Parts: sequence; C-alpha cells; structure tokens
Amino acid sequence: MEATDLKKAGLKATLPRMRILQILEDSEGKHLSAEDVYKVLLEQDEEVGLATVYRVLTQFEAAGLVIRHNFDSGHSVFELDSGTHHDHMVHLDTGEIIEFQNEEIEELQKKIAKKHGFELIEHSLVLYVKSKK
Amino acid sequence: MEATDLKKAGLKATLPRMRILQILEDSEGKHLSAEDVYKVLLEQDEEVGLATVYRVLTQFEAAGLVIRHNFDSGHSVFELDSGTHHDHMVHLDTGEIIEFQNEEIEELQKKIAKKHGFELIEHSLVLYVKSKK
DNA sequence: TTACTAAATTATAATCACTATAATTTTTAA
DNA sequence: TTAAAAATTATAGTGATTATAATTTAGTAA
Repeated sequence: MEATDLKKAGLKATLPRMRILQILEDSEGKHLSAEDVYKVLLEQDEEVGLATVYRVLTQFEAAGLVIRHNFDSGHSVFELDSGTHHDHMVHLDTGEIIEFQNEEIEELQKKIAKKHGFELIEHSLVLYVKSKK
Repeated sequence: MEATDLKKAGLKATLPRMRILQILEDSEGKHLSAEDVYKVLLEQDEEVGLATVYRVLTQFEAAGLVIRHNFDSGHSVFELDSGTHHDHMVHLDTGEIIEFQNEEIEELQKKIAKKHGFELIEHSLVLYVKSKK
C-alpha cells in the first residue's frame, strides 16, 4: 500500500502521486526522465498531465523519496531512493547506466572537503566509459 | 596575440572569437556561463549576439580550448583548459567554486571502469560542501 | 456521511537555456 | 581586390521545465 509511503513522507495520497510512485517502483534499477514517466502513464491510459509529473517528481525529491540526477544529458532522470548510496557509470555508446559503490572514494572525498575546512554535504560522481576495443 | 591561439586551434581569428577568448583569459579561475560572457560583452559595448556566444563557446570546447561543466544548475559553465585536470567543490551557501586534484581518486576511477570491462573516457566529480559550524 | 477548506491537479501559457535558419558581413586565399 | 567559403547577426524555433488560473479532490469536522 503506497498510500502509506506517501503519508509518511508528508504528502497527500492522490491518484497521480500513487501512479507515479508505482511506476518508479516497477522500474527498479532504471533511471526515468519526467517524459519517460509520462509516457508510461499514457500507455496505462492514466489522465495525468506532464506538468503534474514534473511537480510530483520534484516533490518526491524534496520528500527524500527519489533522487534526481543530471547526467550531462540536458534533462533530469529520477530513481527511487533505495537508501544505499551509489554512483554511476554511463556508457557513452549505449547510454547504459551502471551503478557502483566505492567506499575508498567516499572517504577520500570527505577528507578533501575537510582539508579545505568544509563539510561534505553531498557529491556527484559520474564515470563516462566505453567498451574496450 | 590570441589570434595565433585561435589559428593553432584551427579557428579563424574573428572579432567575436578574440573578444570571447580574451574574456575567458581575464577571468582565470572563474566559471562563466554563456550569459555571463554575453553580459561582459555588453558592458564592453561589443556588438556580439548571444547566439554567437553559444556557438563560439561550443567551438572552443570542440577545439579543446575550453572545458564545459554542468554543475546541476540547469546551465553550462565554461573555463579555459589550463591543461591540468582538476575536479570541483561547490559551496552550497556561497556558490563559490573551488578546484582540487586527487590522484588517488583518479586511479580508483580507472580501476572501477576496468573492473566492469570498460575504458574510462572522462568523468565528472563535484563535491557539494558547507562551512563547518 | 456530508460538507467544507486547503491542497492538488489540469490545461495551457510562459520561461529558460540553447539551437537552427536565412540574410548579411567578414576572412582569407588567389 | 575580389570572390568563395566561412562566420555572424537577428530572429524564430525547440525542448525541458515552471507558472497561472480555473477546476477538482483529499482529508477533516460536524
């Protein structure tokens, strides 16, 4: 029952929000743009406007339900916040997105911020790769 | 004489290009958006259109003269390519951008790509920090 | 359950960053 | 110096996203 998840996040359980949350849950591991979500809604014959999709995704982000990424592509993509932090590798030829974790890099980042007298709040690390010839 | 730099890069030495290159050289360490560059041109009473600024910056990028960054801000910023690679730290309160280098992280990134059977082409690492209370 | 009120959604227009187009101007090479 | 190729200008167009005003819905109180 996702209505509960929304309430917990401090959001009213409206139909558009439930549909969009469901779509995100059904696309585990994928990274959808607002347009992608909107297309799925259309396929499901749901009457939800594109503006609503944008607004709801932004609210989900503010509520900590989803994470927004900007992979140099000119538009944002979203994924459910699984709670386990990870970074991304983007394949330059196929567009494939691979997730990875590396504790060593995480630690080094904190150290660097500290060395400059700052506190690391968050970070964005994206590796752009190609297959070996 | 920057006309020479442009020629070396395979670009004709036109007035807009020389003015824009000069502006980038005069703002060492800063990270200017196309709009920022355009504003400086206006202040200098130069008759260069915004579309030209965008086109020229893109050409400079293609020619390897400048580097384009997308700091999650919805627009690109540019800096002269100094030749020495560095990553960036963005201060969430002041907007200040600090450059840093860390060879260890660079190596780890290559390793990670390799482990997945890929070749690292480039990467984007941005630390978002705040001052310690 | 019903009625109310605040919040959310809809449809659409507007905005922002950026790109394409066609006409005009500038570079550069002969 | 002149002509072809390339670049620039002014402007319209595009794609992603956001704002607006009217309408609908969710959650609460009677």
